[in-house]
Amino acid sequence: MDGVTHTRTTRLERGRGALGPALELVHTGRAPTRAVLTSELGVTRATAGAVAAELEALGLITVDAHPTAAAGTQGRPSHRLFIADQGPVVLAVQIHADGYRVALVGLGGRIVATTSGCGTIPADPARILSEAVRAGSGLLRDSGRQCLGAGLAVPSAVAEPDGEALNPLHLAWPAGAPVRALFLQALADAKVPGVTEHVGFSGNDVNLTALAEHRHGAGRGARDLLCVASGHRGVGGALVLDGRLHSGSSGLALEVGHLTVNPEGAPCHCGSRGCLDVEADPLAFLSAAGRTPGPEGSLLKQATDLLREEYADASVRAAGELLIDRLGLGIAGLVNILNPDRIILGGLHRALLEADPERLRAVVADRSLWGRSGGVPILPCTLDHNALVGAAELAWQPVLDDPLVVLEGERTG
Amino acid sequence: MDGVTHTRTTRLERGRGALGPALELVHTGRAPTRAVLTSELGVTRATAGAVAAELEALGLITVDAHPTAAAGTQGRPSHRLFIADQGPVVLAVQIHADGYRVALVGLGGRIVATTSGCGTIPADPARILSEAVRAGSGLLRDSGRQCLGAGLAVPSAVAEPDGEALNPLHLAWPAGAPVRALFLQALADAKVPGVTEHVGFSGNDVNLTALAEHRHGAGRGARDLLCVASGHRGVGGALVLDGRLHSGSSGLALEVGHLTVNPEGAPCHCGSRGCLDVEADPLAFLSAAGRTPGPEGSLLKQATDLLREEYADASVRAAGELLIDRLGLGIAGLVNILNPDRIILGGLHRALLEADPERLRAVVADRSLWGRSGGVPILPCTLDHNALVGAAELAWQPVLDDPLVVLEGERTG
DNA sequence: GTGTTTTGTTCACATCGGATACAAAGTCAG
DNA sequence: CTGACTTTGTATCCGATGTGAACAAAACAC
Repeated sequence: MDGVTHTRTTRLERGRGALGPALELVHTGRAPTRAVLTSELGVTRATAGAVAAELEALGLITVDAHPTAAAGTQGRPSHRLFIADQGPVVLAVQIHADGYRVALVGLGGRIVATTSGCGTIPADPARILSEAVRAGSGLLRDSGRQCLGAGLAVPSAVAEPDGEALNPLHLAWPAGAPVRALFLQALADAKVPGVTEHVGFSGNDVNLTALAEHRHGAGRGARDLLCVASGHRGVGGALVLDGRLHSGSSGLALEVGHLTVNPEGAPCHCGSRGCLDVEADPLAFLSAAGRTPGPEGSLLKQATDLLREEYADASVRAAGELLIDRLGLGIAGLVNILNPDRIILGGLHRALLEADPERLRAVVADRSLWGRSGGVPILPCTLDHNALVGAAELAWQPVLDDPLVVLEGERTG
Repeated sequence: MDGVTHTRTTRLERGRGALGPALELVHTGRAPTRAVLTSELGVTRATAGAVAAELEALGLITVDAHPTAAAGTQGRPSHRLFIADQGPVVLAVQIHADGYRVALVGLGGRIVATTSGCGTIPADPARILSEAVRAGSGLLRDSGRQCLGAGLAVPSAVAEPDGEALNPLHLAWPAGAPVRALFLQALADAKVPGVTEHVGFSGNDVNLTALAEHRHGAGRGARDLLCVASGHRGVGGALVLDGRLHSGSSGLALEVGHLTVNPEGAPCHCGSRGCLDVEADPLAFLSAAGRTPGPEGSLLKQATDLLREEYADASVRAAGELLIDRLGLGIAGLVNILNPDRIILGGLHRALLEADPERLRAVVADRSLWGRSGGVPILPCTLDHNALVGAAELAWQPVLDDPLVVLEGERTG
């Protein structure tokens, strides 16, 4: 009741095995109380209590002192479990077409602090990464929080196991830039407190969007989640299976941009024609609507603004419907291959879904085999800065897998 | 040394947690000795010894009395672990275009006994299933083995969670036939000893081929395994991820037959044109080679015979290359989406691969993004009766997950 | 108030696997 | 052939972890 006394370390270690799963439940908002924790973990109340006490002792969660009685329920009210107010954070970095954004992200995907900058030297990945990491390091110093890791999101396929950005199309980076190594180097140079050499992770931004939405957004509760999004140029996809990102044997899974959705379509750099990449991205939409891309605002912003503000216009509507049909064809192909529980859409595709939800769902259902798997729910992304939160998820993963190893390592190191 | 005395049941239960993983290692041939078991499980020699003793006491494995010294190694020779000679089996049933085949399958994918029959009434799934199960029941009686479950393979997509055959194209069955329920009913009617109501599983034959090859064939050791095969009509796909079949949220994943591989191709019943289903199956090959399907022998047999015996013929060779190119395009599309470790091909596609391995690999590499994931190994299936062995794998799975629960249940039930 | 229901804690206990020491069975060097 | 070395297998102790039962606490129902 009055806090663990810490006289015996043996006592502290109680429930170590269930610690990770328990933290993950709190992290994803599926364990509001110890009672729920008990049933979700499938353990006894004694164990759940010990686990919660342990997580509290580690400074990761807090248990409210005065339980609030839920209306209409009998029995003793549950104490609620919260993510600790001043708990540790991870550093998340996102590189995009216009620069970078960094954030400190706590458990539960909570953005504690964030800042951004424009990429003055977009052709030099090392420089922008080091600039971003320095900004993050500053945030960290100001916040006074403990840092347990770092994650990076880039708008490119990232090849495993070395973490090279294979197609940083709209960054003017050299193809094959070793972003993971550069990120680790930047972390080491900035001497970010708490970030040791083995806690830097990186991934494709759509992958990380999917991960974030799965844990904290529209994908919560789905077992197999497919995410499709278009940000600037091209189309990206991602798949979460059983709570884990599926990035394939060399990190190159879900490169969905080259599904054929229009056999008579425009030629694509891949050698084929009518690929999703060139038929369903912001530029394709602007062209279809008869607009010329302007100099200000990203292609995504111009396209989504047009969709949201001028959908009554016949040419805009026709362009929207054309893109919905093509996107639907691509998604139906993916549904036939992957048969996911749920699909979430980001970027331009989210705007297309919101402009005419029924049309997209109808196209997907129509082109899916036997209609059954075509009934899959299609939802828009819900989180702000989801790629950033996803990058943080990568960094949190070791803690969720085994909180003690990471935190004890911090303590002793 | 001289067998467990069973005086204390507590002794018997030693190492229960590691029992399933250990059995799986022996089952898949990855644990020839206790020493290997120790390292593969990541436990101490003491635990591995206890686990092996427990598996032996359960009658699942045997340990040889006199260890054979491996040449050129120092130290005490290891006793080898074998799958028990007279251990339990599962009943596997496969329905195909020409009838059925049943087998008793032991651990390690070993076919202990098998028989087959032709489907006299192909339009009536209940009747052929009951005939097959009766044949299996006879095999079981003759063998005197204990039976721990049953599995069924059908040449159709099987929808979860109810197990309906959605497209039994070449069986003349009604679409949507509840094959799982019918199979369970047939098992109950035949009163197959040891097969209780909850141990009947069913799945698509290509899925089960992939599972069998992953465990015991060309897919061994792969983490993410893609299988593509064409038997009679159409093309099927399957995916094994982390040792588990990925069949999607409603069992309809990997319906790869409707990937577009020839935009100007023949119309498909799905409404599109140039689908893999109609461009790369045995009928497509025979047509491309200018042959008319004859009345005797399945389409698959006619096609593979032609490929193997007359590949020197210019028209056959041209047809083969045409199909390889289309198949390669389809596989490249899948590689871009799934990025598997390894690909295995069955049926006609296996024959195509064997006719000209380099051409297929070159096409896949050429059409895969960045070449990297195009370097994925492509291999032919290696097992006999692989769908049957895969059906058995489904039935073995509960035993591999927890041998004690299944075997204790048998004992007490 | 007195029961009932649900939540949380304490404590004894069983289970599981690790660590260590020891025993066994071979190779290798002389 | 003998002894040193290497590797495998076993016995035993012990710590880590979670269960079960009993008890206590905090609400509602009457």
